Amino acid sequence: MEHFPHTPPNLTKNQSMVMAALLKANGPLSAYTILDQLRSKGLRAPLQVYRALDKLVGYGMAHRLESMNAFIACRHPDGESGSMVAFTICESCGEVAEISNDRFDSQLHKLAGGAGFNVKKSTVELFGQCEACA
Amino acid sequence: MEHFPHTPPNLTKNQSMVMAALLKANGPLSAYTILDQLRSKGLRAPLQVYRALDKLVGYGMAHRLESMNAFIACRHPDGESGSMVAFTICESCGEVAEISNDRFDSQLHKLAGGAGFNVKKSTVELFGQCEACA
DNA sequence: CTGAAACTGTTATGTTATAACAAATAATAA
DNA sequence: TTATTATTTGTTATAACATAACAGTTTCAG
Ligand SMILES: [Zn+2]
Ligand SMILES: [Zn+2]
Ligand SMILES: [Zn+2]
Ligand SMILES: [Zn+2]
Repeated sequence: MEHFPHTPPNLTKNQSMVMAALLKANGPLSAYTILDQLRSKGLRAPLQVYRALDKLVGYGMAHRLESMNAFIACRHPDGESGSMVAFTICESCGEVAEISNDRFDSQLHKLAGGAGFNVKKSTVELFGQCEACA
Repeated sequence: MEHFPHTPPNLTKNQSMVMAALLKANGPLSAYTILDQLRSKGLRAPLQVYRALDKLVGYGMAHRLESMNAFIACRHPDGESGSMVAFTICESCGEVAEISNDRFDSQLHKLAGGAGFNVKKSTVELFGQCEACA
């Protein structure tokens, strides 16, 4: 399961459908919302969506927002350069944006390292007001 | 709903029982695990636990771990000084630790601010290896 | 072709969280 | 005190999110 900037994988039928739904949405979708949108295209069961989502997340083409139980297409042009990504979630308009920043990545490692912890993966979700809503 | 270092609230019966369960656990518990532990003490329904947890989290006495759908007692001596807290979650032994750091707090604000976002609340959960397991 | 690996479809079930309503309790103020 | 208000509680039912288990199909390297 490589990262797609290096080897954009050939998606299977279900994976393509789910990815298309995420890209069209332009915002986070729950697995069940995706399922409802794809019933007309033949999907019938949650597992069909969850399995596709697992792969897409593994490829780095989509992200899971833990605090929302939802998924969003990766908007970073070539996937993430580092491994750490943060999301901003506007509490007014619901807009979700993705931030990837090498300096922040190292700050995060340093923070954890100071506590003797070796970070492999992170979930950073920030709530507040986006520029338009502030 | 003030923060408890300033005004330690008098907890209600259910809130006290749930808080006691969290403190005893010394690690994250799901709402349903708490419920099972407190059935012998008279609790019967998930809502009784969720309602207590909502209050405890509001008071700053407990935290919700979004990535685990679980709750943990706040171990910070007097609650958090700043508003931002990070958790480290060891993928080997399951240990969860709480980090509160003013510098990181400001770095997080700066990161978001650079994208025109005004952060009010954050979820930071870091996965990897704790010192003992590394 | 053939076998291994990945993907798919399906049913059933497990887990997490909230809606809606009624009753009891506690805090406040006249 | 007593009426008023707000909070907490109890209960049933249901919604929302996620995975187990099994069988069948497709893909593709050797
Ligand atoms: Zn991304
Ligand atoms: Zn907004
Ligand atoms: Zn804390
Ligand atoms: Zn460990």
